[in-house]
Amino acid sequence: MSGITIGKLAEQAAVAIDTVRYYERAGLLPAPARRESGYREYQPDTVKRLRFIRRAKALGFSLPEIGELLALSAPRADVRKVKSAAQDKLKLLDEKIAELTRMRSGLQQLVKHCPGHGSADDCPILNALNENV
Amino acid sequence: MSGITIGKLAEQAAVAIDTVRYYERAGLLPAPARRESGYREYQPDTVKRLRFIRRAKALGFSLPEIGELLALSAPRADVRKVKSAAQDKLKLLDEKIAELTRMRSGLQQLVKHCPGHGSADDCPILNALNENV
DNA sequence: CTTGACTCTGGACCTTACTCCAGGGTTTAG
DNA sequence: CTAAACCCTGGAGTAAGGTCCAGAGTCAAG
Repeated sequence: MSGITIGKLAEQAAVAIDTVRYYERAGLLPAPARRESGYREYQPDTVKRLRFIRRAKALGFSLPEIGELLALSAPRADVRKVKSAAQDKLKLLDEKIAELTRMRSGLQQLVKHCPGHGSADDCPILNALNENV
Repeated sequence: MSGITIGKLAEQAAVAIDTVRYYERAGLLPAPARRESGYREYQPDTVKRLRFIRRAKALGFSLPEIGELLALSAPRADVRKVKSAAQDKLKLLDEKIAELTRMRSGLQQLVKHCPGHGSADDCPILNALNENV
């Protein structure tokens, strides 16, 4: 049973075909098996990997950073390094979450206290969003 | 009492001078007062605004999106629009936080269960990080 | 009152992350 | 068996977000 073509892969992961080839060049996707014709042949779980990349990007990770995150899942990685790298990434994630949470509570205050009418001068957004830097 | 120069501003906000001018062109910073010489003169609270931009960028917001976030704090904004825009952004923030939290728990599992030695095949990272898409 | 550090504008240039050909084979539905 | 739909490579082009530079004026410490 052979894998899926690049077209199917791209469609299922909701990215462009060119993007898949670009990620391969960038080292985010391993070079897949090829048919005799030269067509790339992917295993279905590559879809997950692509989706992960997509989500990580939306969260502000650069492609090299995503590469590091993905490297943590490499079966042959040095286990000690994996663990410490994972702890580093964990810290980074915590910081991002804390940052977003701070922004969120600022906005929450606004939505809560903003009457939805009257003078905008009463809106505590500037304080909520900016003061707690 | 006059404001600070672009150099001081950039230094305090830890961004490049050119970046400050770029943000002005991009509409993220209001055009500041000018001395007779043409030198830009900033109020100290602009530092906060710049830092906010920096942090928002790190969280995956584009400059236009950041512009929208900042617009929420404009004193003359339409209050009703402000409120509904804020609610939209709140939702977006919630989604980002949820996403990061999911990634975080995946990593957490790895760090918790990874022995830190032995075969990496035992590491549940791939599952933790990828399966729950 | 000079000299070294700053700032101005306008425009060219750079990196990241794609995106889009051209020219040429491959697959597959009918 | 053929036409529409795919896929290949290599390379050029694009958008976002800066970054750098030239040529010229301004500021401030000594």
